[in-house]
Amino acid sequence: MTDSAYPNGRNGVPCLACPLRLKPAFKDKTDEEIRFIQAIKTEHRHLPAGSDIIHPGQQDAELYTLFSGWAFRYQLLPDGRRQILNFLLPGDLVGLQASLLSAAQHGIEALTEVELCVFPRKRIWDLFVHMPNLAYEVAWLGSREESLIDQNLTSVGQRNASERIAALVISLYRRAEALGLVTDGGFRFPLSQQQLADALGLSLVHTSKTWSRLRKAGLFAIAEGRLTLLNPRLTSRMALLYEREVAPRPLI
Amino acid sequence: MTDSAYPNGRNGVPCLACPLRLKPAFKDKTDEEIRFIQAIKTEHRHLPAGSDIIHPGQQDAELYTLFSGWAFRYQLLPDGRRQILNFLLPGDLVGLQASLLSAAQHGIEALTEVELCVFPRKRIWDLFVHMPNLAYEVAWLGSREESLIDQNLTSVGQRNASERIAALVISLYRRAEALGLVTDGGFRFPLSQQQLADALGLSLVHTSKTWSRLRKAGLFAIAEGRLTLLNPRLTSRMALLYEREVAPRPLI
DNA sequence: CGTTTGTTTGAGCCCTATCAATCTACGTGG
DNA sequence: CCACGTAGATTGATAGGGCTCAAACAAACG
Repeated sequence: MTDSAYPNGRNGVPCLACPLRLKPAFKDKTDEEIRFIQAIKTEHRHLPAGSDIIHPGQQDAELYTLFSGWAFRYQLLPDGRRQILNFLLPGDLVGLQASLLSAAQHGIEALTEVELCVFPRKRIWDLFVHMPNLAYEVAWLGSREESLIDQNLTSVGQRNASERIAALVISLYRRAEALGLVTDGGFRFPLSQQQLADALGLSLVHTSKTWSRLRKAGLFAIAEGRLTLLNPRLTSRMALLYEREVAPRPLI
Repeated sequence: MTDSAYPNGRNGVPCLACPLRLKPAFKDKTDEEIRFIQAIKTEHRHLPAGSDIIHPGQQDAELYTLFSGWAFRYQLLPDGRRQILNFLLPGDLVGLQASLLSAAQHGIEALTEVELCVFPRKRIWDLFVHMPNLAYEVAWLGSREESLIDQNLTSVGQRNASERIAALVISLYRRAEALGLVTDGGFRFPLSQQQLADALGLSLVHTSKTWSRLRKAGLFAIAEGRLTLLNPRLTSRMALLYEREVAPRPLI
């Protein structure tokens, strides 16, 4: 909980120098806000791929910011079926719902190696008391996550297999793009087909077949763990997307 | 925006005497909090069933509290398919996501005749500045809604038709129960089968067949627009629910 | 009463699930 | 260096849950 500025170390990058905030997707912060964030940040945590960040039913989970890497939220049924609810990319809040509701209705797992900025649950309250603008952004981020889940629910409920895959690819592409993670029309794509299937609400086999059909149709390509969007127009059309402008995104 | 206490009239019930707050599901408020809410409430609005409360793409929507009646949030695909994202019951916030994100990614429609308490969008900010406890509850309610959508997404992605219906019935039953709307094991159930189908991600025909099969199996009964849960145990088992305690619910 | 809106039921087909086997990549140990 | 084991991806065959088409039925309404 030290406030000192340090190049790195236990607490990683100082918030004042946080590279995430420089990305186009992120809203400017005042020095006061950044210092407050720095003050309540207790740790900069590294976890390997596959780690449980929050396990289902966990009480009083901490709040995190995803500094680097990918994660996903999921829910399990008693018989083992799993639904992946949404994917978390750098800059996303991790565990807000679990923090506010005090008992997590879901789990969160690291999809790749991740770095997390750790904020104790109790401090969220301080933030609401002392930093209303930051509190407002927390609420904003919560609503934005809900909006993403809305879209996934619409996908799973109304779109067929091809349309679901196209919609997911477009959605992830746009998010990666907003974070400056897209180079040469492609970005790191660390999902296994089982994870894809669980996110799409499809079986593994059908996911594999549809996935490869869309690749052969030239919509996108996979190589070396990267996805390259070869035909954005066609992919977007197949996804049956409404082209609605998304609000500009402030982020902690 | 008057602060006066009145028995009813243009602004309906004064917040100090709001009957909703007396229900077991609602958290106590201080007089100061209630007066603040009263002060920013601009209208008590009545709308008939089927009204658009927020239309898809709407800018700068107002924020509402659902005082009475049911509503639902939905998303449309360009070809007309509709996904109902969640149902809104008395006491729920209406349009938080639309207010925070400034452009609604969804629509909200009155399912029955409704009464809404109207709060102007700009005042939400005042609430964050002056009433951190209320702001925290707004965020809490946002997370609670997200949790409901998570469960719907899991349902639509992983459960078959019977399981989905059972899960929806149980979920609505519990929410109605927490609001004291259940009498004689039943509650008002104003959904058409088309709305059910759009919420479940099933076709109208298949919804009708499965719905009547579960009724004939004795899980629940429909009469005079009311649903009576005849066999909660069996319904709950069919829904493949995890029995996890839900957090106590504060509400504005 | 005719009309409209919503519900029910039957028939046939297709999309997706399931089962099963093969293939590939990759890491480990002999 | 190569045999082997494991995890993930791919492909074929078959079955079933859910969709679509279509028509009958019921209830609400002017």
